[in-house]
Amino acid sequence: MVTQSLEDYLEAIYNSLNRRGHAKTKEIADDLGVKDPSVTEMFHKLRERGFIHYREYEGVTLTEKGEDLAKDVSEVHENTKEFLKLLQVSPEQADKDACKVEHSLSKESIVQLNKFIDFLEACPEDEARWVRHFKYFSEHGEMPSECTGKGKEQEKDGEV
Amino acid sequence: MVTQSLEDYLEAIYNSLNRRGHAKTKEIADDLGVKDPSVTEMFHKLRERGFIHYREYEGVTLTEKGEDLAKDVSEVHENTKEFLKLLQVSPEQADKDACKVEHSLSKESIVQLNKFIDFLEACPEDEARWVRHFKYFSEHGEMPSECTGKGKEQEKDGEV
DNA sequence: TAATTGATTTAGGGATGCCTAATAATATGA
DNA sequence: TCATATTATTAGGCATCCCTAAATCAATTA
Repeated sequence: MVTQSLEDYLEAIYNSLNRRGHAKTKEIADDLGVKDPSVTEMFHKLRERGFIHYREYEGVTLTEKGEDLAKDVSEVHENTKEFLKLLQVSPEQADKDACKVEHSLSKESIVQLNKFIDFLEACPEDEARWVRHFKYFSEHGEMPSECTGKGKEQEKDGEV
Repeated sequence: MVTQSLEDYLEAIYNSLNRRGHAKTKEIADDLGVKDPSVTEMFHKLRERGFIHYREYEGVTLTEKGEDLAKDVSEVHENTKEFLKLLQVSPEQADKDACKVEHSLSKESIVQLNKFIDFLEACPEDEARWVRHFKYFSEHGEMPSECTGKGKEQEKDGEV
């Protein structure tokens, strides 16, 4: 069984390899907010299960199997974060929440989430104006007049 | 610390009380897919921490504190489910995923999620047509012609 | 090269949350 | 009411994942 913790470690290793070119015990410990021995322990577990290459005192790299899983988790993380930012959640909090949510979604939800992100990118500007309207709604507690139709029409679009 | 498991039990108790008028060990065990002794054990823990009233062999009810928390969790569950259904995730899967996601969101994200649900309800029909468009995009892999503008205009709205 | 420093690992434990098997309480029906 | 079936609890264990303290390895520099 692939636990949430296991995924967290793989993702941290993946990110460390990309950012720093290596993944050492202490680095991963700091990144995940755990103590060094917890990382060593997990390195053994990950090696046993074929997710990483690990030789004591030399840091780790991902196997193909490990990298595949890490990429999947990382992609869900990024999409979830995008999604939360769309909901006007602050980038910092969106990132934190994405860390947890990324382990909770089924394949089906992940696929739909991906589609949604694609949809937004494919969306022409005028189609996606609801995003801007939601931002207004989120900040003011009511729909922008532009949207309800019953407001003064001259308010236009400029900085709604 | 309020663990995910603790929240799951509280929510299950809350739902059982609403649906059946009571919450017995076996019922909760079946609802959560765990064995009876796990429930008894958690009942003790929940009682210790002041979330439930529990007398051996007589089932449980929620304290005010327990009910407050259960309601919060339940609300996040419902909103998350709505949200996933909007993404065209099947109702069954949306419900399952909501069970896990409900424990992962920060206060900030929960607030924004609530706003988003409210926003959709406040949205006039023509404003919310992006929902329909996303459904089309999700099923066909491309934007509806109605939306890109460059399609045949006569295709209208009927069953896009 | 020897001593020091920092990183890593090993050893030993604790909390959580699950399990099975055995025991005890309660409810049901003959 | 008494035997039986159902439900609940207790006892004892296991896996996961975290911790501190102590030991070991590696790198640096005096």
